[in-house]
Amino acid sequence: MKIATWNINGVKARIDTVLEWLKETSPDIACFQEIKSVDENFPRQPFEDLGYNLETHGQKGFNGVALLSKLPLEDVRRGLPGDDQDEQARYIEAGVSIDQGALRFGCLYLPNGNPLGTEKFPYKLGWMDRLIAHAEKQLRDEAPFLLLGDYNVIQDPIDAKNPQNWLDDALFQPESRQRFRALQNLGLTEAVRSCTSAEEVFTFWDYQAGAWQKNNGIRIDHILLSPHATDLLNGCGIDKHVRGWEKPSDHVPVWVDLAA
DNA sequence: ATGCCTTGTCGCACAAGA
Repeated sequence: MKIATWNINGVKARIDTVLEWLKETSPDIACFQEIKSVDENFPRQPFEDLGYNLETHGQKGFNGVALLSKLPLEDVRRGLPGDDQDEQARYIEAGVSIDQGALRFGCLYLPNGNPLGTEKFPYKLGWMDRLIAHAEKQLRDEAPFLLLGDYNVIQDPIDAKNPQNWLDDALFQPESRQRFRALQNLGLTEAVRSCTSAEEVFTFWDYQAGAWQKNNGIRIDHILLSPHATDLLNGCGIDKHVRGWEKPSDHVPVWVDLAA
């Protein structure tokens, strides 16, 4: 079973690219971020025509997340628990039934947090604290659970082509990195780094200044697996070639293959 | 030092992204 995550940067602008990728890779489950659409305007039909069940959690203009699954989506939950005042659509979670029982997964678009010195950075850190609390709760189920998405965190210098360029950026602050580490220290496995120790493994290249051509990328899209999900892990990958297509997102898909 | 592009909204430029 293949489960993927991709920040598509706008479903309306990316529809052809996304459909081409779905036809090429045919994931069983796909988590999309930055759909930038309200639920009622999401172009459902082309995805359903490919055999996907679809659940969205959108908002006007920005953010927004979506889940696609060939199996029926069960117990859908919208929004990250822990702050009733949070209006931003950045989290959706659901489950599917597999032979081993239930498999649950959360699709997240973690706040960017820039620029430092504004309310955006503490919002990011607070959101991460809520994510840690929610993951801790989910892990008590002792079942396969995955957290996939755009974490907007550069964990280590190896995860950036030019780490010194990110020292004043919210993505590479000690407070952001510490919380991403704390999340993993709950017992979650970070899929890609467990599959490879290679350098220059990136998931995002800025549209500006020829970042793609120079391979000036960063790795900020991650898949975390609970112990029971890690036991099923067969492999993982990054669909880097998609960044070279026409009308690309600035992010590329990341995926895991599970023995389920 | 800043913008470099791209998106969506809504305007006939702007905010936001990372």
